[in-house]
Amino acid sequence: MSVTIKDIAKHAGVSYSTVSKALRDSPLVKKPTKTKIMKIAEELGYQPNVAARSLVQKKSYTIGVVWPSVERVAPSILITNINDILERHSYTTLLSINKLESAIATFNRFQVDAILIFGENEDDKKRSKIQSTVPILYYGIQEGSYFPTIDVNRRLAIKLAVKHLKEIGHQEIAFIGELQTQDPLQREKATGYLEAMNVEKASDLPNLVIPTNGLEVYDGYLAAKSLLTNNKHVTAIVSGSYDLTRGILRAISELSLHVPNDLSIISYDNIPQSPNIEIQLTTVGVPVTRIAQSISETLLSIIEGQELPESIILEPELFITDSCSPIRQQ
Amino acid sequence: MSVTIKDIAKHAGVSYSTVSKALRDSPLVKKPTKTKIMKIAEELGYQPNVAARSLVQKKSYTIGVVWPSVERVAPSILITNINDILERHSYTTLLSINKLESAIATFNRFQVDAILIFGENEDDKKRSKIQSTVPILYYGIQEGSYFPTIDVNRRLAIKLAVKHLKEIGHQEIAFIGELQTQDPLQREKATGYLEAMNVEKASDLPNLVIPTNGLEVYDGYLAAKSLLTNNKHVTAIVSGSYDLTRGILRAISELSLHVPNDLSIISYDNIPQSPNIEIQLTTVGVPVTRIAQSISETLLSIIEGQELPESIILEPELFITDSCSPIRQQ
DNA sequence: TTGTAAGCGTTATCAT
DNA sequence: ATGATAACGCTTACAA
Repeated sequence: MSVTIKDIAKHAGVSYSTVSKALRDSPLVKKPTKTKIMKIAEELGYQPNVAARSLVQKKSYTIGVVWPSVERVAPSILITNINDILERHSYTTLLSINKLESAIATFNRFQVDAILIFGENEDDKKRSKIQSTVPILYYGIQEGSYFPTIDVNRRLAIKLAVKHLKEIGHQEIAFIGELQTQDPLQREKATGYLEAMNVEKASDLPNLVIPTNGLEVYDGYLAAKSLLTNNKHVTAIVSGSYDLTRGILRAISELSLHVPNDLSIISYDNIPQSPNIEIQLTTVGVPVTRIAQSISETLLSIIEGQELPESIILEPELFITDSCSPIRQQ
Repeated sequence: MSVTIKDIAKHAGVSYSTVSKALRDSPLVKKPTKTKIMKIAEELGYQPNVAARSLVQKKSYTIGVVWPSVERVAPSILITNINDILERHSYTTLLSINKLESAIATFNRFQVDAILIFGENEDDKKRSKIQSTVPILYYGIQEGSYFPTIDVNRRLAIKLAVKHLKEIGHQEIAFIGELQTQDPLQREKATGYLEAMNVEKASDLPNLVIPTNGLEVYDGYLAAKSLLTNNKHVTAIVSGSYDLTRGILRAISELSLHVPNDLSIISYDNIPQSPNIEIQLTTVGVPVTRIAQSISETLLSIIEGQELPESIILEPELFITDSCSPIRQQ
């Protein structure tokens, strides 16, 4: 049986409402009694009952996160960041790995203060029928969503990368990424590349667009091997993800090529780079900290009843470092 | 503002206590009224308030899962399985990605019915000071835990693999896995290998124990490449994880070797194999479904107040298939 | 400055 | 078969 404020009240010889005030650090209670009560609460290992509080306050200081994929690294780091920020604002995050509908129903029963959905597939955002008393924020592809959405402009990110490479003289710029996929996030990147290269479809640049079968290190390795052995004119590679890039770098070093002298590389990336990579990478994307900040702020303002913006698109930045150099005019 | 049973009562022209009974499908209320009430609840989009119920019932039908690592594939699949089983028993799982102490505190405030900890590091289980009214079950290394623990016998798993290979005539049996690691789960596997090979330490078999820098596909690939180019006598490989095995298979095929004719392979594995792998693998381990079943059952019986066993160790099985063949006597 | 009491949405125990 | 009511643990006017 757990400790309640009544238990504390008995021990302290005060009424339980005084205890309640003391614990919430109300100015209506004297310092000495306050500290005495605090101490007793501590000793008894008191934990406030969320159910009781949220019943009367109609507020649970909890944010529900719909997390249908517990496996990807990038969103993992993102949710960790968000969690940290919200914690500082004394909110707790709770994740559900159930399907969208059922997760939302659960969170409604729990009366969480807001729901954050990590978008997985196109269908998610289209479910207009979903009922929720609790306000919802959606993180994923913006287009056509029925929920207020925060999105990262992946298309522009890759475009920036290609443009930068063109500006410093590159022409044979390859793209390595997932192409034949249902994942709209990946498709956006490919589209960005094609637009920046001024072509319609991937088949217009058969020697420069190398589709992968996944986003793992090994997929990048295979793609780069195939690219570099079949096409000797490539001077730059744009990579669709950090893991792919790691594989690409392995392939490059196996072929005794050098970055950036023989090849320039720009990697799409949100997450902070692990330092054990061989070279300081030029990256393009929205830093995870900025995404986390933006999502957290929006969540908080939604909770405070602010009229929520229909959609927020975060614009990417290019972080130019060693892995990228101007092409020597021949 | 969300719909309550009082709202439903008004619409139905009955008292709210009748509504409560009807919704819980009590035999104390007539069919017609019951269906009428159900229908209205449906129409109004009623969701029961967990806070209110758990306050009076002292039961939330919720299990809190401490999930410090939101990134690994194997535990992801496990928690998904557990979630499914518990759902069938009308329990909801909620994950917290906070640190152990703070996650447990949160779940206590939420009055969840039980807490499941996914063990990450050695320290976790040693924290005897942790206060929790809610019963806790720990999944991870059993040894020295202060919580009731469910563990998988990884050491025996690898031993079984080595023994089987020996029985069918192999002698030069290599092990590829993570060695210099803090992760006790990985260390157990290496220990199992060393014990089965009757040696003290890894350095006693320098040509057969190949440590990796991680558990990714590429790590397996690199290790196998190095193993097979430096040691021509190897006839069998035991792999510490499924992803490593995928890399090992790549390396083998690049060297134009054939499984199982040139090399037998046994892979440690819990998760069901993805069908797109080239060969049906001989695996050893406890199937994830059995782990999930065992954890769920234990959780449920803990909740029902059963005296909980101090620790449960799940024993591995060997699944022999194509990737493993007897050695030809020379 | 402290105590009293009402009420949050639900279940459960009594009456009716 | 249905309704009235107390209780769960807490916050918050309001009274003292």
